[in-house]
Amino acid sequence: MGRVNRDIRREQLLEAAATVFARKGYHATRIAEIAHAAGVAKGTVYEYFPTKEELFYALLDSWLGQFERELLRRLEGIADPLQRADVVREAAVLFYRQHASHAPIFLEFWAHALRSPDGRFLQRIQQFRHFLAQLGHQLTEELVARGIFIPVDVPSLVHLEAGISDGIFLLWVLSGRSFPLERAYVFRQSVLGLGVLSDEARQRLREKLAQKLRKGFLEERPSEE
Amino acid sequence: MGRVNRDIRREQLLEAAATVFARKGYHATRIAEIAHAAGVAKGTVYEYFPTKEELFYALLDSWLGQFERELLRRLEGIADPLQRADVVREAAVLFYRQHASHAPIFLEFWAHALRSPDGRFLQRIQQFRHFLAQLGHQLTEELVARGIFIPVDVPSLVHLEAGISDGIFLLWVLSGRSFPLERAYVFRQSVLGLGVLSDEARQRLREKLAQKLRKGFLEERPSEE
Amino acid sequence: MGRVNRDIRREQLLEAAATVFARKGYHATRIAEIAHAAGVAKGTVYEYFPTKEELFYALLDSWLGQFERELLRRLEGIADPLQRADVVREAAVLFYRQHASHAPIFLEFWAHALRSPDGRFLQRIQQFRHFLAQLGHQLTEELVARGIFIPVDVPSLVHLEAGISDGIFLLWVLSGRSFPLERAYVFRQSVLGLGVLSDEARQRLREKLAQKLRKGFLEERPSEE
Amino acid sequence: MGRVNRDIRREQLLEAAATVFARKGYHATRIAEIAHAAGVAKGTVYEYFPTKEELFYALLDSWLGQFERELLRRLEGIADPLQRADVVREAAVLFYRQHASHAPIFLEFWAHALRSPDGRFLQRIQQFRHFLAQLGHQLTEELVARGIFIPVDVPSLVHLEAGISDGIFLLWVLSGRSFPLERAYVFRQSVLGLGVLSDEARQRLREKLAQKLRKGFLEERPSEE
DNA sequence: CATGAATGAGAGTTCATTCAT
DNA sequence: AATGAATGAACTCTCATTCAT
Repeated sequence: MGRVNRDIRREQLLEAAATVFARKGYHATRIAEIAHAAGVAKGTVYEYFPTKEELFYALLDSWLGQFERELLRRLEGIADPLQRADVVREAAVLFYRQHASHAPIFLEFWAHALRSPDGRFLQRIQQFRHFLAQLGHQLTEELVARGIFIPVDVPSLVHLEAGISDGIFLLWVLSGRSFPLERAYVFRQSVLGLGVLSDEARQRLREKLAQKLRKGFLEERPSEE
Repeated sequence: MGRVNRDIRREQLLEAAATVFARKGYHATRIAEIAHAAGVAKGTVYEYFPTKEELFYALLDSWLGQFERELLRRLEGIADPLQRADVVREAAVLFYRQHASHAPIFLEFWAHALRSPDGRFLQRIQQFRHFLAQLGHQLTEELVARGIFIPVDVPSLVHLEAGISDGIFLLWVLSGRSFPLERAYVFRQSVLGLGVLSDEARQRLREKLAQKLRKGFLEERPSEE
Repeated sequence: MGRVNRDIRREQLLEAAATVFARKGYHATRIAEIAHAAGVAKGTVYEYFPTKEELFYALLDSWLGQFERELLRRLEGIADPLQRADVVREAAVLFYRQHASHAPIFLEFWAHALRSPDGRFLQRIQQFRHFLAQLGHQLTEELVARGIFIPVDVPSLVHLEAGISDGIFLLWVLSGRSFPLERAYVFRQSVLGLGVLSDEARQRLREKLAQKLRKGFLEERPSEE
Repeated sequence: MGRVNRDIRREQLLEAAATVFARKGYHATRIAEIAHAAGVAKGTVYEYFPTKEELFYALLDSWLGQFERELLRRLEGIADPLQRADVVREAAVLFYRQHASHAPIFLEFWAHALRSPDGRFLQRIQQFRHFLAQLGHQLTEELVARGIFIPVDVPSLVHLEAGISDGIFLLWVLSGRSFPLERAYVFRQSVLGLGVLSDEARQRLREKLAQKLRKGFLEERPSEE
């Protein structure tokens, strides 16, 4: 294997790691297999990542950072809270779609964060959640302030939304990705929307949302991958 | 440690396993540590469970089976769908409360189900979800039929509810169990309720639910344990 | 399992041990399996034999002793050396035939005798060989003295005969007992006979032995079991 | 221990394995001890042989293959059947002499072949026997055809010879290698020779063979090692 | 930079043996 | 006498990590 730019090689390794970690899980993954998948020798992996766990962490950090940056980029210049909500949902769906085959790895991240004495995994995940929560807060506060949402405890609602997102994702992964993730997110938004919209806003959106509720998100298509 | 009844010893071992698996995660758990926690020698564990994975599976099966049986017991003779919904929620909360300190282990089960070539874990989890989904179906169909809920794609809503429950649980676990799980479930029910209740039902419950939304579920108490 | 006479139980255990040792080999044999085959519990084996190796030794001793006693019984009152030779051969064949399905165990005894730091196995086997060698000596000396055999170094010939017997047995076992052991022993006797018979004796037996040589011992029958 | 050529390291390991297996037997041999004897770490053994049994098999295969190749090399260009018989005997004796201290290991191979559910050991041994039997057939057929041997069932005689060879070897090993193996083989040849030689050939060789019979093979020297 | 042979601590598992009942 | 639950020493094999080349 020829010499390539250090950053490129690093990316190759992360990609290979993602593939293998996703298929086997963290513990069943052998460094040798990652090296093989990346087309390099075992020792080379250690030129880029000092330990297996560090590599795993680098992958988490890489993905979350990527998503954070992408989301900020997309939100630039968009002020309307409803539009912003859509942008967040779209970015999330796009991200998951890109990493669909790696989805199981997120369960590994979560489990690892809980079990590892090294707090970094948990911290990084909480930092990410905090990042999303902040966006959620601004957004929800504004919707309440504008009278689009009824009065609600914003932190609770934001937490709930985060939980729901992860829950749907979990469901999606454990069901073998048997339904279109995006439609599930939209469905969720419709149910929640009907729940917290003010009477005035509800009147406007009622029919559209009700239709979505009747339609559901479980399609004939087995997967959206 | 003296001789005890075989079933009791088995329970002791499952309990010890739960404790250690929850604290360390599946892979970091050493059989010797489980044995030690149960007050027996390493070899004794193997008198009851042929492999570490079998022990892990026995734990999953024991818990889910326990919950299934308990829930059926509680639902006996209760016909009203709203009451049934409450019973389900209460049973779930009670179950989680009983196993609060073991909560992280569910992430392990999920991750394991996805990574293990042995399909049993995934199957058992899906069987459990199916069990809950059936209850949810009956219940939701009836609520729609009675005009309490607006028309909605029942399977989708049931799926969504399941996802939300797991999502809240996940949130709860990853946040270090920093909020009262029960209140979060109630809060969820209020939001969803407002979303799918028919106009007529909404009028009746409106104030009560709106108040719950304003209150939220994030308490001063950092944990309910 | 009811109580039985101690000696009978001991025999049952030896028999069960023989079966399992023969099928699995010494090391792959589990005490539990012997107990099971004998219809008793694991602990019971230890009431009769203090260790696994002791049980193995008891089996060797039982078999060799049995053969020694039986052979002496059969030789009683028989003086003619040629007849005595036949009796020895018959007894050996009968013994092997009785234990045909246990045959592989002899390889285990031999291997064990060589590897065990405990010299007892080797000693017992050598004692048995010595017993046979003594009979062979007397017999051969007499045949030489009577001029039936040509002058020959008797110890060497006796050794050779012993080696040949074991060799044929080994061949028989490793070939899956694919030929009639008895005929092979007779064939051997014919070849050796022609080799060491004096001219005078040869003339008498020539045609009979030559015929046996032409016939061989490899039959259509795949086994004599 | 520094890096060495892969083939050389493999040979070192086989040699170390031979030594330890011969001294302790297959089961009592610890991989760690083989590694130690070869001057490497435990893990290194597994870089070359995936399991202990595979290593054991590799040893069997290496020895038998070595002998087969060496024998074919020595027989090249030799046509006279009596000479060929001598070459075979010499090669066998030389081989055993080289591996004298490893002799007990052959008993392990035999026992292992019978007890292992993996048929490879038995197959390899039978393949080796077949190789020798083929040589024996050609040779004996020719001796009969030329009238040097009396008419005899060739397959039986070849089998008998093989059995005798192994039997003498077994005797030699179990007696602690207490006599010169080569002389025993020669002695055997003399006895068999006298048994199957035609009258004409016997007249020529009679005195020489008879002398060998009188001399025997049990020497004052306790061992030829 | 890249390699892959070498390392060795450490894991799950086995099973002969013990002994309370 | 018979049992079988309990024991724990000991084993094979794994694999992250190192480092000489």
